[in-house]
Amino acid sequence: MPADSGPDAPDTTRPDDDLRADGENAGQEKAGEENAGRENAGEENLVEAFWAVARRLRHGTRVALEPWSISPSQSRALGVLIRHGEMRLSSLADHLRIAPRSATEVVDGLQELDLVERRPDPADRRAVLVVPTPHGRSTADAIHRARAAEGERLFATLTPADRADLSRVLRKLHD
Amino acid sequence: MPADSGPDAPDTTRPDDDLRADGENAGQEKAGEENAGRENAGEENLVEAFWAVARRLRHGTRVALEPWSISPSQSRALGVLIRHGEMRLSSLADHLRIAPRSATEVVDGLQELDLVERRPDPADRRAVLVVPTPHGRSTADAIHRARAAEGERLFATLTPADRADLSRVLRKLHD
DNA sequence: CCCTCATGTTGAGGTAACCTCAGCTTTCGG
DNA sequence: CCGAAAGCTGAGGTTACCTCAACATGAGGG
Repeated sequence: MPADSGPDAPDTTRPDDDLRADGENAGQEKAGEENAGRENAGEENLVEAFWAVARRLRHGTRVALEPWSISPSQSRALGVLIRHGEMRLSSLADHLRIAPRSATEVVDGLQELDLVERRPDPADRRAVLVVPTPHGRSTADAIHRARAAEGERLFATLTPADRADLSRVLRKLHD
Repeated sequence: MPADSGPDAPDTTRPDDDLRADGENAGQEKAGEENAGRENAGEENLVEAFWAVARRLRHGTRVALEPWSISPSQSRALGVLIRHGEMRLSSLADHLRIAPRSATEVVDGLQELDLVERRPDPADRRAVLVVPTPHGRSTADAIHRARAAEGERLFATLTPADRADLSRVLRKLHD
């Protein structure tokens, strides 16, 4: 199962993506199926155009991240840990929205890959802090770069004016 | 497990979504974590802004689709079947990129929900054609409308000029 | 006509990524 | 001092796939 980590990592579960229906996934079904038999219709078309671009970007990113062989949940966890520097296991579970029991095993896996280590929490000796290792950081960084490069490949096809427009509009939508 | 079907259905696997790392998923981790500790950096930021919008849209859509209780794989299958009208089981498996064995059971589930039916294939009596039922079609249509409405809610915050810009740029990216 | 392959089903067993529950030891804090 | 927290272990569960094998029926080509 190809892996990913760090912020904005794509879903790497299924070939051209994950568990969902058309559109928002990364081209789950065969290419060219989107909007088959459906006419453009104002707002709806804007939504579908957006997801079509999302699929392209996700697919490219997924391919680009295949060399890193950590599981999706491990890479999500690593991404959270990279951003926070260190984190208690219970907090990690909260951030990942999984049960603490599950987080124990995700961290076990990351530890086996030498991507994180468990350290005692000086503030509470019952607790452990999960900390990315240097290897974990460099792995996450490499993955992040690969994804950024992939995005650049797509957006580089735009003129500077178009990029500025897109950036402006995306910021409005995001805020 | 909330469900979805039809084109552009979002991933509905996990709360704020599916199996992957940050960014391209629908806000897996807690809100506000994106770009934590990361400065804006040209192209990279465009990619991240794009995924941030994608997460918002996905989250909203996922919530909107919760009333339909079919599984993600069922809704993906239904989406493919709606677009194609009818399809052999082996073709459906190809489109969904799952094994025929697995497609058998996805269709079993759809059949139990009265969303599709199996018909003999007149061209090959070994084969069966999977066909959406009227209920399946109306369900898929309702799901599609709900998602379109959700997209409209997000994009309606833009001025007409911004929408035109976004639409133009997205079309360039998509082609 | 015969043989090879295709079709979809059933059954069995497997993996991954989660889940809940219970029990345990150690630690914390009121 | 005591109830709760922290994380671990173990057990058992679900979902969404997977492979493999076997089977009956049907198709098609030599």
